[in-house]
Amino acid sequence: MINGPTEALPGNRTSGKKAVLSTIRNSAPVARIDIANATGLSPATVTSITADLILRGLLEEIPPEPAFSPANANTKRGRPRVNLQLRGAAHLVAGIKFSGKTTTLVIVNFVGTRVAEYSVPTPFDVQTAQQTCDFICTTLWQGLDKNGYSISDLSGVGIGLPGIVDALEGIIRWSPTLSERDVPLRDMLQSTLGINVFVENDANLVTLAEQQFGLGKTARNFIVITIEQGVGMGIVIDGKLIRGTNGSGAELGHTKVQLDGALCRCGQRGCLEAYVGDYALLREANSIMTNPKSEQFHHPTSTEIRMQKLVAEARDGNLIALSIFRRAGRMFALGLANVINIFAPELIILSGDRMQYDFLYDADVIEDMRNSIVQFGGPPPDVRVHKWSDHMWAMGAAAYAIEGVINTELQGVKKNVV
Amino acid sequence: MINGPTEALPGNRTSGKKAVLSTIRNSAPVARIDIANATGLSPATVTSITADLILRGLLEEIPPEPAFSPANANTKRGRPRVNLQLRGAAHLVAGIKFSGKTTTLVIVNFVGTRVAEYSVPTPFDVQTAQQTCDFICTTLWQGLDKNGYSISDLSGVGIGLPGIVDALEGIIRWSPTLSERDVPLRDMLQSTLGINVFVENDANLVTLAEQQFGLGKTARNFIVITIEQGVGMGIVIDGKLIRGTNGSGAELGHTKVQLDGALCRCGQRGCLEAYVGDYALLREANSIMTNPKSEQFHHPTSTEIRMQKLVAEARDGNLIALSIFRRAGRMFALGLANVINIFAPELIILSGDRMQYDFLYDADVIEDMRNSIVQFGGPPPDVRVHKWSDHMWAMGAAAYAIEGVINTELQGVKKNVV
DNA sequence: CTATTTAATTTGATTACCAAATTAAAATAC
DNA sequence: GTATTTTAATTTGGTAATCAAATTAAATAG
Repeated sequence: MINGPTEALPGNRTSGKKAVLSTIRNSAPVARIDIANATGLSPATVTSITADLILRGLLEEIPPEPAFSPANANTKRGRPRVNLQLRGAAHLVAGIKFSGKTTTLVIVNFVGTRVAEYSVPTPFDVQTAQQTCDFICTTLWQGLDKNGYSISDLSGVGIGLPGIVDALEGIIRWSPTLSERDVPLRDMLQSTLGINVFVENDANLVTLAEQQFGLGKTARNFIVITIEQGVGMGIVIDGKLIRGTNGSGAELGHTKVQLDGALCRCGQRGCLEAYVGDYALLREANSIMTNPKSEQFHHPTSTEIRMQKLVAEARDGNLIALSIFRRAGRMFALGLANVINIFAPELIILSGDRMQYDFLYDADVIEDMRNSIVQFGGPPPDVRVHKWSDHMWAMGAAAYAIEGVINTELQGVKKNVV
Repeated sequence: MINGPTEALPGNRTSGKKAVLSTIRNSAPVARIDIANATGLSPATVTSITADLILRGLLEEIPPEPAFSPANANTKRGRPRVNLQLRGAAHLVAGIKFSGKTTTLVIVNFVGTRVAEYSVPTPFDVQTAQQTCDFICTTLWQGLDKNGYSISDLSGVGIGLPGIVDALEGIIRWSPTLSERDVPLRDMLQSTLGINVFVENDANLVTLAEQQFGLGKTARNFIVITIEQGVGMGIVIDGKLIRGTNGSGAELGHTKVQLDGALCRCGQRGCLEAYVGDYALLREANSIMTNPKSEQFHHPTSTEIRMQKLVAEARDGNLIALSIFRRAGRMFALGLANVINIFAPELIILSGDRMQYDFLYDADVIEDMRNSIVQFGGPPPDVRVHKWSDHMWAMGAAAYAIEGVINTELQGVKKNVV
């Protein structure tokens, strides 16, 4: 069993295959000649590499369209190009999004088409490593069973969870859902499940999902902002996901937007999260709104319900509620602008599914952000909002698993024993 | 003439040589066996690659120490390793730091040893592209002449200047010293000088200098902060210098540390530079210090002299001056913490030579920074202060030129014409 | 002096890759 | 309808990069 996606050493002579597969993954369906142009390989080499990959069942040709079909209406003369794509049936992988609230599972084929999904509430907010491992395994087995699959059908499992994850080592350094630190979750799961496991930070997986399936398909430099409980971020530079020294980093939620500012859950002051997180908004609402309705923002009503009420207040024109959201939006714009000033990405993807965060994706906020970035270096980044559900986080985990399976597959090309 | 350092395409079969040279550059002197371990290449391959590079004059073996010398006192049994290093005499390159105030030139050999230097005041703050080109060429010719060299001795010139530089295309998108935009400075210089030219943003070159010659030699993830007129930054992730979409980015000086904060030269509000730049400090001093001495902070005294006086006031215990510096320090710590929260580098290098910025490198400031970064992800980054002069910026430019010359050299291995 | 240990090299493949020539499959010209 | 042109893909023949295994080199330990 080979460990996770790794770097390409100059020694391993698979860079050509990797480049070809990567091109096909990014822009399938694609013809050999385009692969040659995109990778810089010669057509001859592309022919030989693709022939090998087809033989091994990873790729397939797309049968040519019948004449006069819309697809080749604007046809040119010359031998028609034959498009290639990944062979969906080549591998089946699972992607799991684990959080303290819900655990979501998807099963996808090799091209990333979802063939099954399954979702269960997570029993506890915080668990031990062993409990977490057991729960993930049980969920996977149940999900497979309900959809008529078994673990032996899978070539890999990708798992995303919040916190600081050392993806290369497969160790969860810290997670809000774990009562322990430095948990070797990958190896624990791998030995229980008996197949390849890949773990990553959940925000990084959303980023991977955007890169593989979403708005990031065409961009080489982009960042993804996720808003759930906290504010997460994933960074892609030159087509590669950036990780900090310990797999940590990208803690946008705890960048400071105000000196000696609002108190954050992390104990520090002025964190972005302390201005845009729902607890921060409710805190403000509690402390200031003095009309009879204010009690509804207090415990023990659930955070979600109270947030919905606050949003409703703002929609009804309550000036205080509006002011609360407005400040949060301005702070968000400031935090975002800082990232842009540091990276100059071509694209920002604001990703999330909870409607109560719409105020952060408001045109005013985007405008604020645009007015806070350095102007000289070319056009400002494109800002796109992409709303989606937990399933897409799990899809990112699946994409990560596919990447891992491909690497395993390519590294597995050992020459025959003499 | 081949254009600047470029990416390694999978197609060009020089990755092994590049890896070997890179290892030697990072950790010379180094034995073949260590190169093999570091690169993942087999010892056989390292032997053959190094033999070729030695033949071509790029490398040389270090003659073994005589017995009982301190160097091999703790010797082990077995065949002794033979250390390798770059051959200094292989190439001579120039590095130039150009700014609106001073232009500094160094000439270094292939291992980065400085063999000559030359420095002249830049005649105008802002110039046209042609004037800039002419001035740089003249400076280079003069500098070479004074030290007994001629342009034909050089294999390349690296040039660093402030602003937004598209290093790949060799175009200065914008610079405070240029009256025009999108200046193709590399090609202009190249056709005038007749040798390979490489241009880059000056902060990126300091970063390169740290990586090649300085504190960054051992780190794979680090950032370099430079304080001159503005606040600059260079980012190295996984051993590679990060550039934004247009070669821009890393504008730490214009990240926002305060919503609707102090007015910055760039026209926006709350930029870090508007709190730590000398004009910002003097502005505060002017507006608030009402004692008779205050006039000395006004024009037309030069910025530098006025800054020195303000620093002296603080040293004498003037509470207002102290307060001005203290706030600047806190803001600096905040901006720095934000970068760390996003990148999680293992090392921060604070680089600069002007003593009046000592207050930013104060222990209090570092402490503030440490208290503003996310705690879970492992140890906080090491913070090192590295003071040096303009020469070292120029050394960075030279290091960049060496890199470019190496790439040219390796790409130039064309097979014989049939 | 012999055995051991480590570094480096040599030998003999194998593989990845490319340039150039060739074949394939279409549209267009006549 | 046949020849020509055009573009894609493949085949051919060869080169350069790389490796595994065996060998040689140069030291120390006993």
